[in-house]
Amino acid sequence: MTASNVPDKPTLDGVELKWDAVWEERGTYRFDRTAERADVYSLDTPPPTVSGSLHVGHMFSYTHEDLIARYHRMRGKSVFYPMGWDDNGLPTERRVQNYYGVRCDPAQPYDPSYEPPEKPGKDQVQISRQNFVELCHRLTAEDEKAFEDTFRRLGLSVDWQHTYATIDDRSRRVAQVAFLRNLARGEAYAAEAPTLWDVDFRTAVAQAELEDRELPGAYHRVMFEDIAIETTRPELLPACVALVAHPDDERYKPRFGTTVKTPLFGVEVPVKAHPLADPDKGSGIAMICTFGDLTDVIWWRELNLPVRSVIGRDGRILATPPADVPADGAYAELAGKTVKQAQRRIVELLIESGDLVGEPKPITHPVKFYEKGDRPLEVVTSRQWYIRNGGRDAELNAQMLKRGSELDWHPPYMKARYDNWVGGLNGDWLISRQRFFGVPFPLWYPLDGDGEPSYDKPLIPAETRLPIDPSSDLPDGYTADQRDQAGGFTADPDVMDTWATSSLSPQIAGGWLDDEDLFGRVFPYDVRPQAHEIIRTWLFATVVRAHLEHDSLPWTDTMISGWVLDPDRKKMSKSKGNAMTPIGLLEQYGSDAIRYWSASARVGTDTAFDEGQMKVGRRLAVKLLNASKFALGFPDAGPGDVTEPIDRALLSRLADVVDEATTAYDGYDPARALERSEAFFWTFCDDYIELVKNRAYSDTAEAASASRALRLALDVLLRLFAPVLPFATEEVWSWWHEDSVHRQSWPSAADLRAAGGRDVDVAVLEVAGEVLGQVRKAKSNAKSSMRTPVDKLVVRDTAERIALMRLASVDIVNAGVISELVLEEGEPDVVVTLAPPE
RNA sequence: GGGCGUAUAGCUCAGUUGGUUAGAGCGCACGCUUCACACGCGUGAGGUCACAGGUUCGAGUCCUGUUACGCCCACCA
Repeated sequence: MTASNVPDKPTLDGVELKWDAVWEERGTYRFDRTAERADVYSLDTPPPTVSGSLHVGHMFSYTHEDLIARYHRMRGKSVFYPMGWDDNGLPTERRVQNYYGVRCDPAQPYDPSYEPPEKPGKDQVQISRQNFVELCHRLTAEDEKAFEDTFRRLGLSVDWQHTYATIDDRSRRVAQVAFLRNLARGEAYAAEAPTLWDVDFRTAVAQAELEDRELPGAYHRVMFEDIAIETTRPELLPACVALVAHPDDERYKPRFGTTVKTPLFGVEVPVKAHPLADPDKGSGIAMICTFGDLTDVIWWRELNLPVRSVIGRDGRILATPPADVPADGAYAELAGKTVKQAQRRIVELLIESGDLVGEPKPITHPVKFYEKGDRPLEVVTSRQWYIRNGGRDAELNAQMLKRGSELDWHPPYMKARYDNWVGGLNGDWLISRQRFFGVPFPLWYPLDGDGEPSYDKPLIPAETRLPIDPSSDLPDGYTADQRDQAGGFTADPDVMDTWATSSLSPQIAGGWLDDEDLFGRVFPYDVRPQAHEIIRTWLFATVVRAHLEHDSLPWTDTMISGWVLDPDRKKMSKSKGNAMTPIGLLEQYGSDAIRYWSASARVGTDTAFDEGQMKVGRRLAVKLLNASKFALGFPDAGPGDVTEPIDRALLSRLADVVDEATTAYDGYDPARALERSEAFFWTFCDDYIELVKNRAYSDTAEAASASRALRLALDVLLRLFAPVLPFATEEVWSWWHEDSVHRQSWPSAADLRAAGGRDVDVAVLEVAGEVLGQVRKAKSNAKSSMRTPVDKLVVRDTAERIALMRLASVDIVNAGVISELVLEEGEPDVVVTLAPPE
């Protein structure tokens, strides 16, 4: 063990690229798949959405999971740490549209030689579905390369041999097999039902992807004969199917069971009672339309009302009115208009007819949006696929809540979000999307003699054929020329939503179906790390799929990261200039510094973006290099005992730190482990090293004790910091070892105690540090250099403390440059007599 | 409307089952070219622990209520 490789000027410059390459070459983070399940620690890594660039929040949360992975690796586990890319779905489609200036038109023929324009033109080029999908693959491949580079630079100890993408063959196969098994067991079903619909993306949207936005609107008071209703959506008047008031509302009680005629259209609609109607809202009686919002759906279902659809999937009023609405007159004025235009026009018509009372009253109200959408959602009736998730089934709902209770949540209070969500579900999980870049439903339907599909007799491929694309692959027993022909077959046109695939991330990454040996060694996983806003989506969906397929939780623990907030406490937005890009920060401060900032934040807690903390992390990493260089610069005493009380006190205290750090990591609290280690490290540098350095240089038996303690402490400190500062610790480790610090065992408190850190009053270190502080204070007050000699130092204190000081008197004299030291029992007092200036 | 979380120094945050005088870093002030580090070192100033009650010998810590902020959810006519 020599220190011959210690550089004269240690530096962090270039450590990221240097060590990433070495780790890759050595296979430092490779998963040992011969390890038994009990010796494996597996992480269900979140696959980041590949739709542009990583942001600071990614650096933050991925560092948290890496800390846990690195800790368990040092605890002797074979760590399964895969990486996935979530690249299917709408975000990718939108990015491809904007990046290349194209738009998917399934009616276009495939052009094998198609090349997108250099720069996106003013008008989007219509291209075939296959061309579009190829561009999606091309762009995501580039993005994924950039993501991997950034994550490597950040120092994630991912096994890069275990990667997946949610659109790749394996993911499509897993998603399709899992779906067909859900279908076979009755857990998946298709239904024609009112569904929230985004008119721009022209796809159905799931409950989990909704968000409310405050929008200006207006109450319009409209007369139905003598009954006044208030509505924010007068354009839905032709879709009205009933009026509803509360059963106890005396104003409307006499009218229940009667009918009234709608203004402008003259359609006779019933007046009904339902407890959901709020007597205090508007005029207390509501107009039910099919469909204005989800409340309308409830009323429509529970009161068995007919359907009168007027809004098409493009968000415009249908050309043809519902059967009993006259096509001429008012309806003709609305047909083809957007919702907004139709509202303007119908208000004019209502004013002309005298059915609008007074002026519309402006309000702002919450309106449901698709979280990635730009226009309010409409409700349209369509055929969609669902997976049962407990939204319509009390027993399954209870089972899902039980699963949530079986899971160990870090921090525990995050479980409330799960319970809240599961308890509030109001329907099954809608997984179909009317889009292109996703996992297709692996089904066809026979067409009858009239060319109508028989949805109740789907043509299902064998699992061994999967993955397939029903729009190009053929069902068994059919030929290509029978596609979309009467008597032939047709493909299910939809794709699965992204969550329907990413909810299978444990199965995809773990080799389910294709590598059951691997799967058995990693599943159920140890931990799901993720952010709190996707508990309702990704976490819950994953629990559902594992419950249905494996009758098991997908993992035993989940670690929930907080958000990165702007200094003004708002969630950090993605684009904040170059300084805030991940690569910019990694280059400016170094990866260890960014990791330090992330690691300082407690799990689950939102954290302010703070470059100050990054500077502190940088400083810590640099200090670690310099202190290590110094500690390794003393003569190596070789094996032997640590004998001096102050040296043994240091080891004893360090043993306590190791215990605390271990407990903290076991409880998913790396921030605490870091805080304790760091506090010890600064005392180690500022007090201990200062106290013992002269002795360590000397040619005595006491020198050997100091030298051994220094090296032992350094060895342990490097291991303690290895998860947080993988680059700086590896750099130092390499000065005196051939192998990697990241394959070392986690430090052992017992070893430190065995080496001398026991049966000693640790206060000796503290007391010596306090005396040294008094000397420094005197020199500082005299505005003198710390090297100024002290002619005489008199310390009076309790007998106990004086005895401890005596144990460290040689070091105190050396560190303080003291000529005469007097230690005596008495009233606590310190008198420092500095040598006169020369 | 329901739920969860947060509130401690100018800033970012610790404060483990209630226990002397509430801690750290940054920033600030004043010093120090000290032979590992100026990406450094030393010293110091700075707090009515959001507010109001309560339990207790004793409350930053436990209980009740209030306020502010953030997030999640809700049947939003």
